[in-house]
Amino acid sequence: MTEVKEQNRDRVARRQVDKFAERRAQLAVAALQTLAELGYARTSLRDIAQNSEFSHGVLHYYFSDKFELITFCVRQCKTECVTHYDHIVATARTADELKYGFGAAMAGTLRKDAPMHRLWYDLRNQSQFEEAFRATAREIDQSLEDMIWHVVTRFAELSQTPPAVTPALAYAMFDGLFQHALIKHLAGDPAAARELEANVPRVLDSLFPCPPFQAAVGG
Amino acid sequence: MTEVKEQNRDRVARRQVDKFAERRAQLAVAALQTLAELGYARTSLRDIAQNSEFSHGVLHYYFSDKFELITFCVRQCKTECVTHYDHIVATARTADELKYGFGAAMAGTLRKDAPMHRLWYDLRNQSQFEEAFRATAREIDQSLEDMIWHVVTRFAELSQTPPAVTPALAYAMFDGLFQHALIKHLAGDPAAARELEANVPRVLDSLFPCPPFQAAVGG
DNA sequence: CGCGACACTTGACAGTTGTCAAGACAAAGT
DNA sequence: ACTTTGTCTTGACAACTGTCAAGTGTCGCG
Repeated sequence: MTEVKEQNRDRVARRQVDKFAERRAQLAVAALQTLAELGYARTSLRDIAQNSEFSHGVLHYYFSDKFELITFCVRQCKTECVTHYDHIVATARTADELKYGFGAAMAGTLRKDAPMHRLWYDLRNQSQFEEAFRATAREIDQSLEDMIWHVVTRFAELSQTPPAVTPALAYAMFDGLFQHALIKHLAGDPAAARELEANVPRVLDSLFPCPPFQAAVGG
Repeated sequence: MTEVKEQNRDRVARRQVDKFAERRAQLAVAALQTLAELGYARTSLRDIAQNSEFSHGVLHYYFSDKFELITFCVRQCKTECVTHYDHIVATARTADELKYGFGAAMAGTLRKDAPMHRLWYDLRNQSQFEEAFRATAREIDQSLEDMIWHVVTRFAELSQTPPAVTPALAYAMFDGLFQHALIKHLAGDPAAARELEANVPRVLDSLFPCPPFQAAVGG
């Protein structure tokens, strides 16, 4: 009998954990939306609560801190983001297909998720001043670098050429490219995404030794 | 007699204008120092005043707004910054000299002015959310792009090769490179500046068609 | 000397912020 | 039916913010 009771208690506990995690995720969505719109510096907990269907007190029921709330929801949003190019990497059968697919995917997320990317840059910047964000920002930055390097190494396989750069340099290039495209896009430049799509393949090529040089050495 | 009086008044007025501008610059230095240390989101006008030798009320005597104060001092700081590579551009006699001098200068300012650059990225980001900063940030960004393009075109002259990229793309590349070096540098990585110095020449080269390819076409 | 302009300080204002304690309410368990 | 537990609201707190009005001292000019 006590066993049944304990099983019940477990089931209840699990259900509660699920509901707890669910509500956290729900509040994180509201937080993400508010932060992406207003930016870190202008977003208060009351703003976030107002974008949800709850009152401002509930945030301290589900999160210990303003910092925990923000890091939680930015991490949640970026773990989705880093899988964005997995499909094209997995399905591309030629180097060209990967190259142009990569550019198209990047332009796509620029168009679709611009405010979210803007928030990510805001938070990475904030982490340069606020110790509480540093670990999370560093972690996400690393996973983004891995994501880019994943694309680059797959491209190297398909084109049978080893990359001429480090993972860090490759990430710095694409990140710079994307950030400037984002700024232009948000400034209302309708050509920003198109230009990004055109530039990504060029930059990707530039990370490898030039083909004629290869040929000269190889021959 | 009235003429003398008016001349006097002019002299006095001019002296006052000078002193006014001087004090503004002085307060801007204090503001810059505070902002570079704490970041925009955590800096209040009282913090800034505390870093000067005046009380907090004086800021509204010399600046109409918090925004005017911040835009004023960031602009002041960046007009200095954009002249940073003028010397190497003017004195370099060969493409290699410019290339490596550019890398050394970039690594130099990374080491010397890291908190100031961090502030600039903070403010450019803030301008994505705060309309009041947008114009100034856009203006400075443009002048930085011009500065990079100045280096690139001079390099093109010296190496007698036309660049294969647009000014915007060149800026995006170097800005990405520098920003990531800055993050690493501020995270305490002692190799960050050295790596930046090594990468700048490579990236600069990558903005031009490959020499062997050139030769193949030319011959 | 006295007057007025200037430079600066002080103190207060209204609003906002993160945080948290006290309580309301409903559902579940006993 | 009573208690417990989890969930959420309300209202308050102290601290902090940008802003500004009133006041103080100082200096140069007539």
